[in-house]
Amino acid sequence: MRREKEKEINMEIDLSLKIDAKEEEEEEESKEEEDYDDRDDKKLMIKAVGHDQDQPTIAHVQNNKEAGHGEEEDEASVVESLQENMKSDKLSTLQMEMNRMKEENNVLRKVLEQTMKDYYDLQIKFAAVHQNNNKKDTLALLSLHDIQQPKNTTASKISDGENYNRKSPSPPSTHESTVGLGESHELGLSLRLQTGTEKLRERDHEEQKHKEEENKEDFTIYNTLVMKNKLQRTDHQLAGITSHVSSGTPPNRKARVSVRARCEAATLNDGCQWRKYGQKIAKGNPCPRAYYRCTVAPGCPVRKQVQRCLEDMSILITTYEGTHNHPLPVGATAMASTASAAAASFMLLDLSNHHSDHGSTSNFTQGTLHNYSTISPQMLINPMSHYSSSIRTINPNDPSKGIVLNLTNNTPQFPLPNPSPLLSSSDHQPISNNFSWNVPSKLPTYTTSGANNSVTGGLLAASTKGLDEWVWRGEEKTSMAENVTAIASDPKFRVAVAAAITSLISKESHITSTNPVGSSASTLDHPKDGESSGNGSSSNNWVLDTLSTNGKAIRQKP
DNA sequence: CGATTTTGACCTGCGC
DNA sequence: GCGCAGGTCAAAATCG
Repeated sequence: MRREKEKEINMEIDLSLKIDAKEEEEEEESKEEEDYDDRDDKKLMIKAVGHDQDQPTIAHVQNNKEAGHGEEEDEASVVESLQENMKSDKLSTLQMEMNRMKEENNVLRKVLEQTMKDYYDLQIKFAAVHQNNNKKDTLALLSLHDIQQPKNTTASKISDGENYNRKSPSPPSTHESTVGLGESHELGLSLRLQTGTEKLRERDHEEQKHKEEENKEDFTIYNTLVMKNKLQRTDHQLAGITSHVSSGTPPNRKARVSVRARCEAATLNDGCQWRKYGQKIAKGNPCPRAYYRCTVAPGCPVRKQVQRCLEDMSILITTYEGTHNHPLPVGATAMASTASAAAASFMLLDLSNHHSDHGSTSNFTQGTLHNYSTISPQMLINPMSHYSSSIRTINPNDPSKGIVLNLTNNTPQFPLPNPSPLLSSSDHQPISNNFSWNVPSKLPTYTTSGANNSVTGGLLAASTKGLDEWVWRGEEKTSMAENVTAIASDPKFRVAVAAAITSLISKESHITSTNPVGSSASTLDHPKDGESSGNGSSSNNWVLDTLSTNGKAIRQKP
């Protein structure tokens, strides 16, 4: 009876260990063989756990017992009782261990199931997005945006209504009333994939204004209209944003990343070396626009434009364009990878919440993977800490072209650390320290157990080796290591990363197959003067902005 | 002296 | 076709 029980227990343990790698099994087997000669019942019992050696073990026990028959019965009984006691002790221990492992196994199983479920969900969504992408050229919008910016609904979002209903009971403030910087501590985030002409943009603005009026009047009606407009526009008005070059869009225009940040210095310290090659007075802004070229490597096609914001001269608008054809400096590399992950994160967040026709999600990712490469850590840390915001509205600010990061939140609550000494840029002027580091209290989608351990922060930490000295300066200071740990332990994060990579690969192949002329944005070696390099994805206008609730326009357009 | 900045001229795309 | 505006070139000037 006892042996049967033991066997039963062993089998259960065996089940719990089935997930172990085969190598492990073999290792233990070899161990067993070594110890097999010990002739110890307890050892034999234990050794048999998880393996198909029950038979020899039992036989051995029987042999031992049979051998003992010739001895004196007293001694045998004493020995037997001792053995019984030890066995029972061992048995209870094993049972406890078994129960523990069972629980652990269940937990792992659940995690695995959840992971698989998430994975398949994402696959389905992504497939749907791809289908829509191929069927029609439509405006593709991804946004993670502060809900307090209804004005940003020009391109409209289906999710807007949801978000408003979810969070804000009060009607959104208008642009004019909140333009002043520093009126809010919260940053919003929106990602927009858009291809359009100036006309379209103007029309967007007009519609935006119209919607703003509606917002004042009736919040509920506003939501409804937003959704209606979105659907209408998506179907009839806006050119598509897919890997295919949409009609009416210059095929060779490069995707851009624009950054708005408070900065007293002439340029932002973004980890790269730049040489000024021109300056112009652009229409509508008396502040001259400076043109810089990356000089880290000869022939690097990356350029950037720097211009002061008309409304607030302390704000520097930096627009990056092109793809570096050289390894980036440490700081810039960290930024690039961080931004890539951020882009992926954005995409996934949106995918996870949008079942609508938001095509071309990986378009964005692809573009940002490279165009972000010149953004400074200072720029990224802040916005990324808000990536996980699940609040989405639309940013009506002129997207014109490029991804736009608005880092102009005014509240200097948590001054940034000085620029990392790792940055190799020659222009080591620190950018403005006016970023607010307060973590949004509202539902970060990937927030882990830690108060401020947003995934985005973790992404940053994980991707910025060498920046370890950077310590989060949130309301509850959290070290990078803690963030990394927290993030790494988040199964959703792993799923997200896996899905992001998958989608990127998928998109890469998609672009290659659908755009015979356009070269992938991931190309490392651009021909000199990338304007003519024919970047296939360049025709898309990507806007990714992290807006403070003051709602300042992200891009200025005369 | 080499690297960088300045600045006017030139080129290109787009709208009318 | 013309004009405008954005963007780039390249010679001169400046800087370290």
